[in-house]
Amino acid sequence: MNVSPKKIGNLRPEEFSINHQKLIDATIETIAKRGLADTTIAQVSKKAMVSQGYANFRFKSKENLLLSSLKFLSDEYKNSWQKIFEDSRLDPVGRVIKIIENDFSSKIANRNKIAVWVSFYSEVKFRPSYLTICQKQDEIYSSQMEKLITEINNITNQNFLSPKEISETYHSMVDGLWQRILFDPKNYSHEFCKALIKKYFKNIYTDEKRFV
Amino acid sequence: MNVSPKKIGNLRPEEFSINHQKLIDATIETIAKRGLADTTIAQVSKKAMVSQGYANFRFKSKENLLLSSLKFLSDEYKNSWQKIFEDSRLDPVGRVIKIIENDFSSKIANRNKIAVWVSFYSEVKFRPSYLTICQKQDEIYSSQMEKLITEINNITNQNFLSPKEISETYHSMVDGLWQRILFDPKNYSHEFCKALIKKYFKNIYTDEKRFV
DNA sequence: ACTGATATTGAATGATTATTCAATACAAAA
DNA sequence: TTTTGTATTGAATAATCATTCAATATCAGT
Repeated sequence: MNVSPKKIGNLRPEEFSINHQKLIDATIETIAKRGLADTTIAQVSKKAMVSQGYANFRFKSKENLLLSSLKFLSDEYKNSWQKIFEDSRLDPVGRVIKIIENDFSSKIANRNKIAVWVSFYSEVKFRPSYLTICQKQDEIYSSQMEKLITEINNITNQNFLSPKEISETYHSMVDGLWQRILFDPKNYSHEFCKALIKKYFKNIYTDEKRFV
Repeated sequence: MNVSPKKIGNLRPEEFSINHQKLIDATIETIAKRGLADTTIAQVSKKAMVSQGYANFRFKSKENLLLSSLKFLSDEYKNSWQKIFEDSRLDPVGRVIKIIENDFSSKIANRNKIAVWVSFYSEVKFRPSYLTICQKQDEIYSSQMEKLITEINNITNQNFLSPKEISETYHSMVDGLWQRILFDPKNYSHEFCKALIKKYFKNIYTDEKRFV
């Protein structure tokens, strides 16, 4: 057998995770390029430059590799909005603006990553796992957002729309716009999406000048 | 060979289309239940109660069967909103209300059909043919909607939000809410979704009492 | 009843792909 | 140097599926 393994040798946890992360990155890229259905271990491991057998050995199964990739994205997303909620220098309106900008930043709302999200949304098979991995964080995000809107409502005396209504509207718009970024990136630029959402807020909080 | 074919015999176009439609219905059900990736000709034809070979013979290929199913949904959707735009008894606001009710009717926004839409959305990037089927109708729907909003803006003197902004916000909310119906049907009932969107319009058109 | 045309079957084929595993390489310890 | 444990390979296996096609059924017209 013509075996020429990687020259990394006896790995410690840290180096070990290089291959781990390389495989996850390759998985995300492959899902984005070919779709969840046409993502094969062969393609992923080729892109990650490890052998096919290794990918399976590391992640135990293809399913587990896919779910690990979802988990990676979910954590990355959580970290990005958590930072904003924890940033004590921001006032409520400043926080909302940062949230909007984060949800349409090129790190978060790029087509590769959206493609992965939507792939998991759409595959019934993964729905239970999706809920396990993401539901908790989704709930925290929503409830933090609602609290934030409550503060702004109190400051501004806007009370026709409840915090829950505004928050639900926001989240559904984000989901809808992410989907549109996928198949019509020309018309749905990050700038367009951010402007649309800010206009929504500007209309609600007419006295607040920062929703440019 | 133990052959026991259907007793329908020498079919005329009308009867012929029974099997055709049975296969399409079975495809939609199967996609909703098992996902696009795990939808096999074997399962679909079993559910439609025809042989595996027949499904392929009728539709030439699996891909074509999938496309036909998408086309069916797309046409059904178009017919439902087209009727509303053509109904001369409705005034602009009445029309918008009907549009909202249609978008969250149990015929249109049921979980089977949403599952199919989302499945195709997620693959649109790799299969331009999916886009071809829906894009044209989406554009017509959007432009009709924009015209409608223009009329209402004129009647009401609401001019802070442009027709395009309102229309885009509406469509992205619908997409987002459909997605949520899939995952969390308990919290995202048709009534909840309709109420949320009507509240959005009520907030814009404060004098209009019909957005209950 | 026979013939031709169309409808329908179901088993066989071939391609794709996840998963397994015995073989090999490497690094550090002894 | 030898040993030992871990990392990694790549070929073999087995399962799943779309697609094909020869065989069979049914019916309309003669």
